Amino acid sequence: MTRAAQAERTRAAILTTARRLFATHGYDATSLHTIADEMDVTKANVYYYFRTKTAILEALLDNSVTYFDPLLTETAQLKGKRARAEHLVAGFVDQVVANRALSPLGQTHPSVRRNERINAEPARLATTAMRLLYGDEPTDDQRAAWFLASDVGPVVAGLPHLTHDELREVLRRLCLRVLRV
Amino acid sequence: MTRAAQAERTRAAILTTARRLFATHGYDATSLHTIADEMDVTKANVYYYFRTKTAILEALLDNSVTYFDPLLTETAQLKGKRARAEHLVAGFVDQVVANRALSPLGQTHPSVRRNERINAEPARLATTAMRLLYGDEPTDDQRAAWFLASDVGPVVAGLPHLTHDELREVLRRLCLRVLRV
DNA sequence: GTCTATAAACGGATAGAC
DNA sequence: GTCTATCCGTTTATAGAC
Repeated sequence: MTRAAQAERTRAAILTTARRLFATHGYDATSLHTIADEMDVTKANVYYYFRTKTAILEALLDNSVTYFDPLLTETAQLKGKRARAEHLVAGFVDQVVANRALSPLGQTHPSVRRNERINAEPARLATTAMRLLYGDEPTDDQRAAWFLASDVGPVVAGLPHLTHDELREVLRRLCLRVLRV
Repeated sequence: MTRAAQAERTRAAILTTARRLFATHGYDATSLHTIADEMDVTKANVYYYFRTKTAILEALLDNSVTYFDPLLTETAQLKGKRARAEHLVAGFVDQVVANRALSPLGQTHPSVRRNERINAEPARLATTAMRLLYGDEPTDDQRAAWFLASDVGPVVAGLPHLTHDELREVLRRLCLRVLRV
């Protein structure tokens, strides 16, 4: 394996491992030592790829943004609130299920919320999504519905026995019911 | 003031302050030094009342259990799933709104979930509540609805501009809609 | 009941060898 | 690209004076 390929491998492994541990134990309760140990490298090696712990979190959120941006663009091209809700929910749920064992790192997480810079992009995406579903001036009930539906982590955690397909269907029905106020 | 009264005062202040800071910054990101500073005492004094940081978290969760236990008992005496859902939601939402600035410390929180002993009681309450609403064998959709509705923290955080009364009404409507599957 | 002082361990981060 | 060794601030927790 070339050195460049090895580098890409390690970098990706750090992100995967970090994401899993952040989701399980929380960002603050996960030390770089733990991340490194889990993938059988040293802490110093992790620092070779990410200058700070925060940088790892930022990289993870960038991945989310990269996924949701095109989804929102597609959704905007559909006509009718019903069709938009269905497309948006389907895309959202697919990503949640795909990262099931990892669980999503939502805007809710204190580690995300307290960093202005990290928080900016996800907040922008949330605003855009609400516009698509509810127009320029969502009611408080609509905004509440959005905040609830975008945080399905506890639901995923509560239903570990479902297959991926079952979970996907449950989440789709649930989110659509919540969002169509 | 007697010494006993002073003790009760300080103990209560620790819990109030800790709860606020845990909710804002997360359990792990809140140090005992910060808690102590916020209430103008020393860290050592906090340790006089609670042997460990975990003990503070346990005490906070005990408070929640103490609140929800009678609520579930009342609910069980009502006939009809609709009436039960309304009573349960009303009581739940009242507690959420009353602790609004503090925000609820749900089972979701990693700090709670990772401690088997801490986690046991809230999990029991959840099971009881689901039985009351959905009978002995809830469907996956029903269980999913419960998990989502019991974690309204993000909704509270997202609607800071509402008055208490407004927030209460929004949450009641939202939870009822989610739970009545 | 509250304080000062300190122990002991941990966490993020860097220097420099290989 | 990965490692060993180390620095330094912070954190949990305790000992002992008042």
